[in-house]
Amino acid sequence: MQDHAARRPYHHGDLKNALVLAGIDILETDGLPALSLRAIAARVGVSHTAPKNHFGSLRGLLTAIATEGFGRHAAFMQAGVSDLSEPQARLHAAMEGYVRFARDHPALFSLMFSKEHCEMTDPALRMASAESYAVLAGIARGLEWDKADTPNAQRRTELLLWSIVHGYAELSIAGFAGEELPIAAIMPDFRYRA
Amino acid sequence: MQDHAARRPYHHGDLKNALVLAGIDILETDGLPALSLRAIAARVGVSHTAPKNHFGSLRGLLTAIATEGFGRHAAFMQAGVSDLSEPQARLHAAMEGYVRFARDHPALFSLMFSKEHCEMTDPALRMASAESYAVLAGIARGLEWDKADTPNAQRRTELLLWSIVHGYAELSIAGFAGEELPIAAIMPDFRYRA
DNA sequence: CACTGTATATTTACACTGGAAATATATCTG
DNA sequence: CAGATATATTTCCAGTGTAAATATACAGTG
Repeated sequence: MQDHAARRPYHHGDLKNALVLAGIDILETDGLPALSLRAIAARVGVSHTAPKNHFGSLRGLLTAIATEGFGRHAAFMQAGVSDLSEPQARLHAAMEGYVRFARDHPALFSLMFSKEHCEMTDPALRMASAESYAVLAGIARGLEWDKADTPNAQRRTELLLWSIVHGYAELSIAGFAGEELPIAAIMPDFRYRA
Repeated sequence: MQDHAARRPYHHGDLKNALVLAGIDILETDGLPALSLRAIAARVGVSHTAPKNHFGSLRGLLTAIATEGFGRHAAFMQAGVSDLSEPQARLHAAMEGYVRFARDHPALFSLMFSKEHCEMTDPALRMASAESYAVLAGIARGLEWDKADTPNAQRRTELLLWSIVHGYAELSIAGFAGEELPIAAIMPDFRYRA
């Protein structure tokens, strides 16, 4: 058994996490195109082939970065919701958090949904994105809309909400949404069951 | 004045268009990562620096490809709508066309909205994307919803529709939408003014 | 026709990329 | 201590986009 905190098992100690954090750093400051294997490794102070042991390839590292992104994304949404009680307000707050995360971290957000860069079938990534989805779905529970009697109504409602907020986020990032309206400004009026 | 059809003014003749078409070809068969300057040029049979004269850089060429993509995208939507008269059916048909284009041409669609690859401020691109938007907006005209009396109600309605359809398309491509439901399955029930 | 200017395309060179393979080093296990 | 294993480096390679100098084809003019 070893020291728990000051544990530095191998050469670097915690290279795996360090690489992910360095990647996010680069993403925030210089954007997706700057996110090269060599740039990430250099920031941590290791050779550009060091990541291979932990992630297999650049694609693996990017997938890990996206996974961390989903974690932060979920937390971002939760944060704005926790002190609200009214259902509609909670819904709008979560969706506003979704959009604001995309606007504040456009490069990371783009990466998170990029089939080009990430392995979308990766179990860890799926798990993380599911958590993000669960925040929205949890709040949407009890929501009522026109097609409440169709099969899988709940799932379809969640999918609609997710489409709205994700589409608005993407369009906003790409520069097609014009002035940055809050999501509540375009949301239809859903009703909750008493 | 020269021959109109067999016109071959310069070395190649119509390199600009040929490059765009070759790019789309590669996009369809091998996806975005394969879309290199050298690959596109090789397919047309010119050196990899030839595109520079017409597009300045790879980014310029990709922007032109995306512009062509928007043209096809608009046509795709129009096609399914033209023989319908009922407003709601027309709306759903246009949106279904939007999503189907994304599913049938995922690489091209991704490129069209990628700030990473395209110059989103490019006038030709803006013009082309505006045409695509206009198809949806045109059909949405007369649509009535909850906030019809708020300022810019029409614009907000369009933005909502665009967000829904675009978000659903993106999620579908990325593999997050599960089974490929038609867009009508998740659409709320808008009403038209008599 | 020849001459000139310009648009078009090629050649060459360069800095950069990710990945493969062989090597070195640190840590763990016995 | 010795052997095995996980970790990281070094070196090399094929590939990328771009810049600069060069070559070629065309258009317009005398």
